[in-house]
Amino acid sequence: MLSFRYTVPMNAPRPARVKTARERARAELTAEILAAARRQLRESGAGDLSLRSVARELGMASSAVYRYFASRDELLTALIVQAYTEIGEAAEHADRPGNAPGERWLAVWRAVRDWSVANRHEYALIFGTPIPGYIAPHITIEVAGRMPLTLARIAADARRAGALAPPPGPVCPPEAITPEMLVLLEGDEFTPDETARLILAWNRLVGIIGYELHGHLANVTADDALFFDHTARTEGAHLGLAFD
Amino acid sequence: MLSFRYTVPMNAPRPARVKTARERARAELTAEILAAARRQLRESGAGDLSLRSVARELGMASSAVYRYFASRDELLTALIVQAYTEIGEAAEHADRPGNAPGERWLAVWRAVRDWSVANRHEYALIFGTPIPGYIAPHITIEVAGRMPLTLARIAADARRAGALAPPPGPVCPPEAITPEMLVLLEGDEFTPDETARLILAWNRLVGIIGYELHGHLANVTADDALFFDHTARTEGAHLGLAFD
DNA sequence: CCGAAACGAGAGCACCGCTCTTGCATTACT
DNA sequence: AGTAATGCAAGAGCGGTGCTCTCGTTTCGG
Repeated sequence: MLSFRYTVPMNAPRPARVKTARERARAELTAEILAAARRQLRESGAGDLSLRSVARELGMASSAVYRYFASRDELLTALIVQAYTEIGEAAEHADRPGNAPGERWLAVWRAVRDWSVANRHEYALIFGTPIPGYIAPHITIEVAGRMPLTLARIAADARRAGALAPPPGPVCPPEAITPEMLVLLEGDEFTPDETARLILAWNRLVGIIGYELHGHLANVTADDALFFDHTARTEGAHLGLAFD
Repeated sequence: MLSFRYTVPMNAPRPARVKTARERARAELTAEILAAARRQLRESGAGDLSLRSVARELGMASSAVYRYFASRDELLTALIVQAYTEIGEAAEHADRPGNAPGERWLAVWRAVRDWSVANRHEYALIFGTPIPGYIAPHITIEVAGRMPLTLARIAADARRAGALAPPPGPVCPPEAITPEMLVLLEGDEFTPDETARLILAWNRLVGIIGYELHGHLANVTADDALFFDHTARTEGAHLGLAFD
């Protein structure tokens, strides 16, 4: 399942000539299919995305699309990778390492929210209900880390500057956290409790946006942007960052 | 849309006789259809649930099902109401008003998690990605409140007992919260900031369970139950409850 | 230059939600 | 009690889906 069976193998022997005409055409068509799928995802959501309709939009037979994506799931996987990449880049580009940790934190949170409200179906694709029977390929788990790692870097910088002062509260038992999670950033080791606070912050960022996008805050919050900023500050303060 | 068009109107004039044979048969078959749909939801998720397959399971023509549920959306709505009711009852039944607030809080959180892991597809149905094109009918918004209201009651009781002491942190601006949210429980008025903390706790409960169920904690937490308990305590402490 | 590989199109299979018609059983009304 | 209205189950059918297979064509590499 999810075999990418028609795609070029990673370790195929490369010919002397860089690209044959066929390879160029293939790469172009693959990109066009992905673009059409993204277009349909944007306006109708993942549920309404069909291989046949993107084939129609591109004026080709539906069976021809299977030369480029072995299944609908594979097409969705490509869109998932795209979404993870974009939200990761949004976070990274919003971060200004020179600024104060609190400012950086708020800027990154806002950037992630902005991307999410502008790409709600893409957000749902990566943070909503998993597609039934769908198992995330290995490719996704790497790119999925870019956004939370941006948050971790801010905390690490604050920590190195002696500006990370988590307020008192229940202490997370170390055995609750995976060992490899404790070496999240090379050279900046967090305590298990700090790591737990980071995980919770990441979970909060995704969760509060989901609540907003999925309508759970409909009659609850009067000003979503204001409440989001408050949430960002609350979570940042819980991690030990200073604001204002 | 979602008109329940074949169902008996609420305010129809009731005949002298309580139930005709036809009405009994109708009620029974409706329940059977719902049960079959729930069965299929349990094992395959909402995406794979089809009216035709429940019809097959019940040995009837697919068109006959439409006499009882006007559409697939309507069948899903019934399942959503069922799920909201069950998670609300799980929370309510786990609450022991005589116990200390911290104990009550933890018990309710655990009950909600237990129900969710035992009914992951039902959880996804109410807290996951909304069905495309689907708008929650009015019926759902009332029953959806039972679970969060259980949390609010614990906070209200603690507050009345003078045992609600929220730790310092960013204060939520009052205009971020809807006015009707501030009179959440009659007679127990929370401050806007307390209300915000309650909203965040509710969001956390749903969000952390979603992370666990959807695999986002896969290589992150080593002991999900332990981390969940820590999360419950953290969120309870942030609300101002005392633990241990 | 020629065989192998890649490709596009079409037909086809099994499924889906939903509608409409038809014939029968039950109910309600006179 | 007879009749008209209603409820109901079944079947055919429409347009859609993912996916497979075949077949003729094009392109590439040895």
